[in-house]
Amino acid sequence: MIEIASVGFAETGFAGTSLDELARRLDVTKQTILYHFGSKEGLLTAVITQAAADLQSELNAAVHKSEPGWDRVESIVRAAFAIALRRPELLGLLREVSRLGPPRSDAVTDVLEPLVAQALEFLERGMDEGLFRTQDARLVLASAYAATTGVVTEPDVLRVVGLSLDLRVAARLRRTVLEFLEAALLHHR
Amino acid sequence: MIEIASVGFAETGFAGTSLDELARRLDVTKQTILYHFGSKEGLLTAVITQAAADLQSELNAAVHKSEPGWDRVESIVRAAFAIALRRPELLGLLREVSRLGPPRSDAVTDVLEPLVAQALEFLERGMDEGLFRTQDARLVLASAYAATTGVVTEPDVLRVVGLSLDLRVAARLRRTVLEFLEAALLHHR
DNA sequence: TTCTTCACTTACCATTTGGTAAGTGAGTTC
DNA sequence: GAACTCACTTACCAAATGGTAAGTGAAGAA
Repeated sequence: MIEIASVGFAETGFAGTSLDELARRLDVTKQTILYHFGSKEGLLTAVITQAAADLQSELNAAVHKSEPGWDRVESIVRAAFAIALRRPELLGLLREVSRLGPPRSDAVTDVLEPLVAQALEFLERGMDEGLFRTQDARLVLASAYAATTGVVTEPDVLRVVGLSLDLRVAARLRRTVLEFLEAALLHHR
Repeated sequence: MIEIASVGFAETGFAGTSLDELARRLDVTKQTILYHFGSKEGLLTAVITQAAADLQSELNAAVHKSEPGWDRVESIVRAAFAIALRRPELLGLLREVSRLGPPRSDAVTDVLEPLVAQALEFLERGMDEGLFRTQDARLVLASAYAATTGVVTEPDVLRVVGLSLDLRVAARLRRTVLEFLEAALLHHR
């Protein structure tokens, strides 16, 4: 139920997805949905909470099965691409939630915040140790995040350059993004 | 009129913006809107057409006042950030249109396509001449596009890393993105 | 057996939605 | 000055929307 709603909200947006339509797709009455979630807003909350939890577990897994350092960056980017292929609606929803803004996006930002903090620490330590070029870590992170999620959530972008997201393209794209990141972090020449 | 509608569609999405609300904001009756555009769909078409034209003129200006080569890349990225600051709704709309997909997004992709073709040519020439690292130009372009627009259209991304898009942040962000691009294109070390 | 809870449905309902029909008044053309 | 166009309004309307109220049948507890 939440899953179908997630797909709906991700694809057509919160406002663009009616309870009637959702009910039809679930083959239950609209009132069944309202029984479980109280209101459309309640359904949205449930959907966001679930998405945040899923995102957290996926990303945490990526963090924990990797070693601190560059390996972890690779692991997280790999996880992002894996999600894009396996559960594209999760990233679509992320984008929709981002547009809805706080307080609706709070559950998601709460999940992302510790990861961001960790990433900033990693970047700053790398810079201190002379491994990475010294620059504002927050700006680097924002760019990296945008590059990864953008390429993965906007099929239109890929279509314009004549690609579509399948397994092979994803693998090559992941490599490109990682090389991008590496090049940007390391010292020039 | 189109401008207000653009802002509405960009901020709350096409489905999330009612004609009644728009009419209220414009201080006319809803039927005035329908008189001019025939239907809500007609209004959307007009909005997208206008946005595509604006985008085209902004980007064309960036292309023409720059010299071929790296200077042109800088000029286009600069233009993207200028748009983000001066007319954020244009980029928000771009994202919404991208979600609506074809045929609604056709007007926009038509504008982007020649620019993409030009960019691909530039990248491939650079690779042939040994200036840039050899890689799939389409993948590079997709990543570059995603990094630029993502950082600029998703205020949430910035908020999570503790920033918000103002003039100073934009300038620094632009520098970071450009350094990103440069580093990714040039040979390692 | 009776009582209660649970998951769900049927029957409504007020409001909002995009849209049509029929004007109205200010210019403009002939 | 009559006919017409233009930009816009008033008066509606059917469908869709999110939501409430009042059941109903099945399963478990007393």
